[in-house]
Formats: sequence, structure tokens, C-alpha cells
Amino acid sequence: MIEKYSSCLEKKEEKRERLLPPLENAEEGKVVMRFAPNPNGPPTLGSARGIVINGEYVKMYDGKFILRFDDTDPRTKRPVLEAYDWYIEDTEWLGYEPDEIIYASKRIGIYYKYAKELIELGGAYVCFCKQEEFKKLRDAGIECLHRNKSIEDNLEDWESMLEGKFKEGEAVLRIKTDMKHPDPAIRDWVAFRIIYESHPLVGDSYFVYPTLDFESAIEDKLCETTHILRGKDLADSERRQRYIYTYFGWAYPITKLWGRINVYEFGKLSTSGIKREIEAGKYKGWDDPKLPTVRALRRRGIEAEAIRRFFLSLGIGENEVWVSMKNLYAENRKIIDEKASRYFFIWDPVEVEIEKLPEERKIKLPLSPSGGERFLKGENKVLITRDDFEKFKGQVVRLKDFCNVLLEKKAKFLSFEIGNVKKGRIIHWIPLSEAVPCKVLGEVEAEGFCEKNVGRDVGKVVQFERFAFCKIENANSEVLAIYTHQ
RNA sequence: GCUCCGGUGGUGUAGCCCGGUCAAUCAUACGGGCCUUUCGAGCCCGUGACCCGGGUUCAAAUCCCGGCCGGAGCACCA
Repeated sequence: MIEKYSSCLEKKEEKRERLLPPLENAEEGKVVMRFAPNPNGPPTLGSARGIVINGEYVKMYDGKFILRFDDTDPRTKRPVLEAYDWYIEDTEWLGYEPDEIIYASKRIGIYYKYAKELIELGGAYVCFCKQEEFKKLRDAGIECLHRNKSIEDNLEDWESMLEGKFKEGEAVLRIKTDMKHPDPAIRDWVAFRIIYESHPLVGDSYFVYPTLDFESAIEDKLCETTHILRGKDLADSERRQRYIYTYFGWAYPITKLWGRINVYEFGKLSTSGIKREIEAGKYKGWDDPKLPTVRALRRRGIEAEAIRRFFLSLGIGENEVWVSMKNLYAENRKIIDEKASRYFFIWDPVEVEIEKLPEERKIKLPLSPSGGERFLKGENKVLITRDDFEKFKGQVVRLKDFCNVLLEKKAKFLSFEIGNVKKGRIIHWIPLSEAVPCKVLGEVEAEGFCEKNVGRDVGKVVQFERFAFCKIENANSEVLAIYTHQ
């Protein structure tokens, strides 16, 4: 059995060429993992890590992948209705089709049953302490008055909670842990609280909402989750939730944590932070190409495979990492370079007239490293960028694949052959008659003209030579391109 | 303050559990060269790291202790 398992693993690793460390106690075909976001915005690069790592392990062991929405706070972390689909969409786009999708908010009724059982087991009690009062007691390690009520009283109070007899903040259901636990964060934590607020998904169905720790503890059991991979910020969750598992006699899944990820270019990735900046007008929306959301990255032409490799290379260490988008770009470049069509884009254009051009020619240029060709009209009026014009004015340059000229506003034609023009003196150009206005938006923005051939690659990433890779978003009277990366 | 967790080149990572084969892997970044009718890609070369101090041991990046530094949690948020 063990032999079978390890040889199987080796094969997989060879095939996938990647190196996630084996999961503890993982059995081929029996692994169940979940990615559990709160849909209060679209997935960011941070969420993508959870999707990729969990999804990748599931693939590695041919297991089951669950997408679960931990959406049990209609107020503080209020879910956004559209975001549910955004998560599904982006998860699939990243290459991990969920085997099952769970909406915690739709299953609150189920959690009530477990809460009741827990009370009957003496593992939970309804507490009427004010929040600050309890905090003081907790820090001092002192049990509150409500902790030792009879099970009957607790059941009755719980019913009253569910019937709406209490106001917000008046009563909560606490899990009985250990008021002397060395870590105060573990002591008698809240499992249910009262929130009279309509939920974006389930409306007014409930007003007694479970906290993440309760909901997650029950769901992980119901779904038979075998392995939990989550951020280090949730480290205490395991210690809290274990109390529930102990009361019920369940076995807790194997957990592994990873540290927080920071991207140089964006700092800490926080959905609520981005939301505020969008509202403040700093960004145009969740898919603003300057944003590190999955949809924005997709829009600008980052491939799912690049994101996958990027996170795999980051590994799953427990320390906080500071990583640069350059690493993601490098992965992406490796994928797109080969297939991206090459086009000329002239930013900040200068019109140059070539005097004494002997004839107009149809100029053939390579389309991409993997082959193909494109054509430009070699005529006597061309656009080049001001940068090149200023730099090479009065000197000999070659208009790539077209001709050599002595560069001036009225340039002198020298030859069609390249002669001995050196590297670095070959510049890009567009015939005036085939120039289409073009705007580049995103991390780098520019305006100018590109060749009309670009129209063939709408929706694709192209390389504007000597500029950058860009994704052509549309090409009507004007070309709109989203800056991908260099 | 209390409780956890971590510290390998600029950045990320492998190795640490089961000490030697580690004068430490790979990627990215940076520098140089080659090639190419792109300042992209490719190829080659180079720079560059085991937090500090003790201990155990013939031998420590790897084990133990202490320190320092960093992070997380301590919500009726997730």
C-alpha cells in the first residue's frame, strides 16, 4: 500500500514538474479540501493563492475540491451578491473546477441543530455578559455567571435567542473551552451572535448568525474535509474549533498554515482596502488593470498558468513574504512570449517624410517567434516615436525591415538593404496611411498610433515592440490596449 | 502585556523532521558577454545567503538553550 502510494506520487510529480511537498497522511483519491472565502469582493491575488494551493493539492491526490462561502456576517464583512459568481468564475478560470459549492448562509439552520446538541452535551452556553465585561473576565481567567447554568436553562435561553427575544448584543452562545487557557484568545469564544440585518443572499431568514469558527468547524466535518490549508491569521481557529470536535468526538482535519503574502507593488492585499479606494475614485472598478484582483490580472493578459506557477514557486512557508509582481510577470512572459504577435506602436509620434524614396514597397515583417508574417506599406510618410527622433536626429537609422535613412523631419533615403547599421539603431515605425490611434491603459499608460494589423488580435496579448506586452481590448476606430508588462 | 509561529543571497525558494555527500538548490533581480533587423526572448558567465551567542558532537544551515529581529492572534470580522 505504501509502496503503491509513493510510486504513484513520484509519477505525478514527474508529470507536473512541480514541487509542492507531500501532504501529511494524504491518500490518493481520498483527499477533500476546501477554499473558503467571504465573498465581500472579487478574488484578489491573495485569494488566488488559496485557490491554487488547495486546488493543486486536490489535483495531486485526485481528491475533492469544495468552494465554500463563509458568508455569515451580513454587516461587518457584508458579502457582495455578485461576488459569489466572481469567485466561481475566477476559480474555474484559474483551472480548478469546484466539485461542490457551499453557501454557509443557506445552511445556518443546520448549524442550529449542532449548537443545540452542543448545549445538551454541556459544551456551550448562552452568555448575557456585555462584551467589555466578558473581556475583562476572560483576561483575568474568571468564569462568568452564565457559564454554569443548567443545560435546561441554556436550552431555554437558546430557544429564546432563536425566537428573537433578545436585542443585538444582549446574548451570545459561547463554546465552553477553558477560562484558564494560557492563550486568552481561546477562552470561551463566541459561536453565535444576534445581528438584525438582512443578508444579501438569504435575506431575513436568520438573525442569529454563527461566527466563522463555528460555521467552519461544522462544515469541515459535514464535508469530511481531510486537510485544511489556510493563512496563519487563522492559526487560533484550529485550537478553538478543536473543542467542538472533542465534544462531539470527531477527528480534526490535518491543518497547514501559510504566512501572509505582501506584494511590493501593492502592499498588503485587503479586499476592504481596495473597496475603499474604488469608492474614493482611485480605481475605476474591481477590474481596473492597476489592481491585483484576479479579474484585473486576467483583463490585462496575465495567464492562469502564470499565476499558478507563481504561487507554486512561493511555496507554503509560514513566514510572511514580500514578493514582487516582477516574478509573476516573468512567469507570464515565458508563456506568452512565444505566441504573442509583434506589432509596432508609436507613442508620442513624430511624422517623418522620407525624401527620394525610390518606390513604395510592401514590407514583410515577422509576426511572432512561433512564425507568421504581417505586412506594412513602405511609403514616404512614417511615424516614429519622439524618443527615437530626438536621440538619432542627424544620424543613420534603420526603419526595421524597411530602409535606412538619415534621420531628419525630412529624412534622406539611403538604402533598402540594412548594410552595416548596428543593433540599437534599428527603430520601429508605421506608415502614416496605416496608422490607427491607440491608447494604452494600466500600470503604464501611453497614447499614440499602432499599425492597423493589430485589429486581428482583439482579445489577445500582443507585444508592441520596444514598448511592452499589451492585451488588445478592442480595435474599432481607436485601439484600446491594456498594459500587461514589459 | 499574553499566546503562538517564523528567521537561508536584493527577493522568493530547496535543504532542516532522519546532523557529514551543503565551500548550500532553483527561480527572479542585478552586472558582463554572445546571438537576434525589438531596449523582448534565447544562450553563456558572474555577483550574492545559512540572524547572533553559547552548548551537544569527531562533525551543525540542520539538534538543544538564550538573545535579537519579524509576523500573526488576543472582535458578538473573515
